[in-house]
Formats: sequence, C-alpha cells, structure tokens
Amino acid sequence: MTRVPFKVQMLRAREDAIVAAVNRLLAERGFDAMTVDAVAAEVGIAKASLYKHFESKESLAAAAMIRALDRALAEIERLAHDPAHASDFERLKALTRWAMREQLAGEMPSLPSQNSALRAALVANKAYVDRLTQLSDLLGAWIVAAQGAGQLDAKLPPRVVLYTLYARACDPVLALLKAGGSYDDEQIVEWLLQACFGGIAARVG
Amino acid sequence: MTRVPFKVQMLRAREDAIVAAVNRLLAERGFDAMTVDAVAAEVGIAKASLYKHFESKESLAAAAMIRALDRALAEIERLAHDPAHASDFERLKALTRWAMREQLAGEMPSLPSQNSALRAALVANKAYVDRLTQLSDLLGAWIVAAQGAGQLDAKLPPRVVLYTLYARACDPVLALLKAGGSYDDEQIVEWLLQACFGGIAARVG
DNA sequence: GTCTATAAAAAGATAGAC
DNA sequence: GTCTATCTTTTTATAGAC
Repeated sequence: MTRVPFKVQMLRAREDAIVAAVNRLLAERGFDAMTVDAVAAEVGIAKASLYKHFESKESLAAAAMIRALDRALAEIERLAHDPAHASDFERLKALTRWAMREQLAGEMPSLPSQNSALRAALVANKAYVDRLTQLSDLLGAWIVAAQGAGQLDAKLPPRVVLYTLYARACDPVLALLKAGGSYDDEQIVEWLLQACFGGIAARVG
Repeated sequence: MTRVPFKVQMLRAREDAIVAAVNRLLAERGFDAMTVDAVAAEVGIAKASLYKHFESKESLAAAAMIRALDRALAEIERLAHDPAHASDFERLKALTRWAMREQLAGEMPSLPSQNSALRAALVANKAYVDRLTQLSDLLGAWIVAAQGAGQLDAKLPPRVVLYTLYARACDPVLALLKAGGSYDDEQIVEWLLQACFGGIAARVG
C-alpha cells in the first residue's frame, strides 16, 4: 500500500464534496439551469476556489457524470455477485430499481440532451466515454442474454432496450408522482418498474 | 361571420410565426437553453419587436406550450370521431403514436422540469392550466374506460398511466435512436409504442 | 488553495426614433 | 410594430493578495 499524504487526502475530500454538490444540482435542475454560484454556495467555498479544482462549468459537470457512471458500474459489479439475483433479467430489473431509487433520492443527474453544451464536452471526454462504453457493453450483454433466455422481448433490438433503460433511470414520471405526494417512494418505484418491464397494457392469459 | 381586418390578420400571422419558432426551439433545446436572441433570429425580426408581442421569455414559452396542448386536444377530438379507432385503448395508443411523431418532427416541447423557472409561470397561467386540466380529464376518462375493458393494466393507478403517457411523448429515447441513424422514424415509433404498452419483458403464453 | 474584488461575456429587457 | 442602440442583470471566469 502506498501511503497517501494528508494534504492529498484533504484535496480529494474537498473535490468529492464539490462533485457531490454538482451531482445534486444536476439532478435537481439540469446542466443549463445550474449556476457555478449555486455550486459554490452549496459547497460553502468561494467560486474562485472551484476554478482551482475544475477549469470550467463543463468539467465540473463531467466529473459528476463520471462519478454517476462509476456508481452504476459498482452496482453492476455488486449485482453480478449477488446470489439473490439469479438471471441476467433479474439483474437488469434490480439495476433499474436501483437507478430509480437514486433518482428519487436526488442523486441521479439527467441524461444530457442531444443539443446541450454539456454533450459536446462529454463526448470529447475520454474518461466519460470509456465508462459509458463499458456500462453499455455490460448491459448489452445482459440484455442479449435475457432475450436469448426468453425473458426480454426479442423483437426489440438490444439498443432500443438499452436506451429505454437509460431513459427510465431519469424518467420525469418519478418526480411527477413524488410531487403529487399520494404515494411513497417504494410504491412509485414498483409501479414504474412494472410499467417499464410489463408495459401499461393488460397482460392476458 | 365577423370580418377580420387585414391588420389583425397580419398581427396573428406574425404571432403564429413567433410561437412556431419558440415551439421548435423549446423542442430542440429546452427552455433554459433557449435564448430570446435565438427566437428573434429564427423569426427574422428584432428582439425588441418580440417584446411588443410578449412581455417576457416565460410568456413566449407559455404561448408555445398552450399551442402544443391545443394541438393535442385537436388530435383527441379527431380521434374521438375516427371510426378507425374503435376503443379507448386504441385511441390512447393512436394519440401516443401521434405525440411520438410530433417529437421526431421537432414539434414537441419537453415537459417543463419540476424546478424550472418556466414551471412557476405555467402554473400561474390560467389558459395553460385549463387546457392541461381538460387534456388530463379526457385522457383520464379513456384510461379508466380502457382499464375497465381489461385492455390497460388495472393494477396501475390511472395517474401513473397518465403521467407515463405524458412522459413518453417527450421520451429522450426517440432522439437517441434517431441520432443513431440506423432506423427510420416509423420503425422507432412502433418499437417504442411496443415498449410502452407491451413492456420490454417477453410476453409468454 | 482560499478569499475578495473584478473582469468579460451572455442574455433578458427597454428607450426612443421612425 | 419595427428597428438600432442601450441598459441591467446574471453568469462564467480570472486577478491578485494572503
């Protein structure tokens, strides 16, 4: 084990706090509505200090998006070894449930929209693209396996399923239902999991 | 018939052009990333002229959102009298297909996010709230009827189904698949309709 | 690295001539 | 109503002291 100097530990802790704040603000308002002033206020440091750690608003957001992908990859790793989830289909469902809970907890940044300023920065960011590719490859394998096992609809291209799962992780329906106040978080998650995997149409037979 | 003065016709045509431009920009970039300068440029008039017609960026967006709701209400009216769609279930599906096509055509503004500056303006706008209420009431009746007929899953509260349909009308999956370039628009719409109504899980039996 | 203070640029909104 | 020019505010980003 290499010893980690105290100063480096402090630096990492501070940067973790910054990224966590950015993550929350991205989840709450999205990239365009998030201001660097708000980030500084949430972390409790001066705005100029933020720019000592990150060179732009885009790189702040990219760090948070990368951290979010890392959380997802860690959850995949956990699920792959959890005997409670026996099939790839069950693992996909469990991961979707996890993502929905993350969103309700205010920890899931939205998908960057196609025309956003953020998107250009992200596709040029190797660390981000690598993780997104890794995530897509892992999920793609689960999807193909679950289709082969007859548990996922094989008439849908794997890419359609993959994008659908990505989108359900930031589905605005969660926030709408939560804002309504009539249902608790777990009930919302289970209904939307049912709507996603089972569809809103009745299942006959 | 009351005669409409020429000047009034011109005024309406100009305001229609403005609202159409706002609608496209809302669909393409969202409210936060849309600038009033961009609206003026797209319409081809000076920014100051915009402010003679609409008092703020929010009221510009509200006009476009109202127009979008009017398009949806008109489509509902059309579907209600179209013998090609015999059941409420079929009408819901046809309306969802219509909304997805609108989105692919770049004509469907996104759902205003919960914490957006736009949202506060919209909930205070009677014309908007009235139309949204009317739309929700009409769709709510169709949903309850389709559940009663055993065609929609009756275990999901009607509100969950309603919000799900609203969200699918602005589903980012459409743009992601279109950007991929592998599939044509109609194929995308049919797959996502299938995923929405039938779910991504396989249907056995 | 953190701060206060200040650019610099973008974006919402308006004045006033025509 | 439309324009050009300008104002005001917000927001991204930096200078420079400590």
